[in-house]
Amino acid sequence: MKAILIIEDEHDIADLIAFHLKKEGYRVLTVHDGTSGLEMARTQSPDLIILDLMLPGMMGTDVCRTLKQSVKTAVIPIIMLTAKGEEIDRVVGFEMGADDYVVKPFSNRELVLRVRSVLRRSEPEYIEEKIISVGPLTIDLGRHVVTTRDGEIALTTIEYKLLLALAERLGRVQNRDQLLKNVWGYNYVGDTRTVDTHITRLRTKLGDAGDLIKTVRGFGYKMEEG
Amino acid sequence: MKAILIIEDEHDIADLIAFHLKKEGYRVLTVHDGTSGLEMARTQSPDLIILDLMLPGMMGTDVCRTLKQSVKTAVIPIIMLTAKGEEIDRVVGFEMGADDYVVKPFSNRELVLRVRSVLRRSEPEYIEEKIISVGPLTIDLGRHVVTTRDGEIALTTIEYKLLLALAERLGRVQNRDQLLKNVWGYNYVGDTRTVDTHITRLRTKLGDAGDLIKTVRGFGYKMEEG
DNA sequence: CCCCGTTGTAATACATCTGTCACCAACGTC
DNA sequence: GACGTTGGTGACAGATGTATTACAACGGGG
Repeated sequence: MKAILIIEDEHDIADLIAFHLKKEGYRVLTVHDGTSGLEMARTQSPDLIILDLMLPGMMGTDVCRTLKQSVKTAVIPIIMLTAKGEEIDRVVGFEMGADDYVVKPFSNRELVLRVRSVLRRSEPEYIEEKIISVGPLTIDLGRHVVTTRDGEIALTTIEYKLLLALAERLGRVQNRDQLLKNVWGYNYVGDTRTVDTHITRLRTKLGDAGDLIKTVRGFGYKMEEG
Repeated sequence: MKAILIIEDEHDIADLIAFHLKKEGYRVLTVHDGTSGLEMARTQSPDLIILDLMLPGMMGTDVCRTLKQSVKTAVIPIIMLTAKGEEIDRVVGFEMGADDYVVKPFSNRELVLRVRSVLRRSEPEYIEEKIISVGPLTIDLGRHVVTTRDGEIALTTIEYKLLLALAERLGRVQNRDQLLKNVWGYNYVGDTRTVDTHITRLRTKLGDAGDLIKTVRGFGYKMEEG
């Protein structure tokens, strides 16, 4: 079992992340400031660290740098969390030694996927990327390509995420709030009707395969064959 | 149905907020000072608290801190209201444990959206996977699909909820008022005979399986095999 | 700095659902 | 068996939820 250390001062966010990672079967350690974070990293040797860029007292960047200086902790991959406003250069993050980079607000799905992806890189045998297939529809996660009988379909970011959210929970109904949370992020502020619009766009682009997306009046949407 | 506690000393603003949240279908509690606010939070356990930063006697910040100290109330998300002039640092608000932050003057739309957004965070990601089976009848909650021997049955929202209300309390008689409460919501006002109509529709759609719904003359309805 | 693709929101159009009512059937009591 | 009460049923207008379209704001790339 992989252990993940979360260094995040906002308890709610930390708890949320912890909850979802635990659900995925990871062992989770949580601390709320940089100093404890460094100590935990040293003593516990987690397999991955999720680090908030903005921490009280000690900046996340400092923590990252310090971790990368010590031989013992340098090998541990780090995923950085940043608020959108902070807008640090992606390159700067990587230069400091972060292995990946998630901008708040992020969906739980996104984070979990990144965690998995980062951990996979350090695994001996590299499991090939997943491909989801539903009737005439194919989604190649690794190549980020969606195909129907009519060939390749060009989707925008939102459309792709929305399609994925539906396809990954094949048959399951998801209401608009759940879709908002999964596609737009947990703290998105906006109209639930926005989902409708994007569903329409998605259906149009998918052509015949658009029929796979069913409306469940009063509840939400689901993807299903037939 | 979600309950929201408003702690705001200016009656006009409190009423305005309450009005719009009620329109959205929330149950609203209103108090006008911090002490009552704390008490209500403890006794009523609302799903969300909207807290004015400036309160007479006790500062909103104190209320927030106190709420976050008690285990029982710590989990309740808080949206802070602040006047523009107050210009407290956003970070300070979050550090005190506020989950979101709205600056007066705010539009009703904005507030409602934020409320929804915050509540969304605490909602479960997916509908639980549960299948109810009664004789030839099967209700798949996750997929939102009802099946009988004749195959899949298309039900409307009300019909589906009504069926669920009966199936979840298998064998127990429910009178029309109870059904109204369970299916239509606690504050629904309307004719109890409406239930009859929907029972009829449901029986028709279910075909043979419609016989599972028994009329108990003078009392109500129940679902039962045989 | 402009252009164009993307995205959120609002307005409108559309389809379906839903509550009520009127009337009829079933039931049970006397 | 007649009568009062309770439940079943079908019709219909208004309510509700969704699809579609249009548009403006935004942001990235050239």
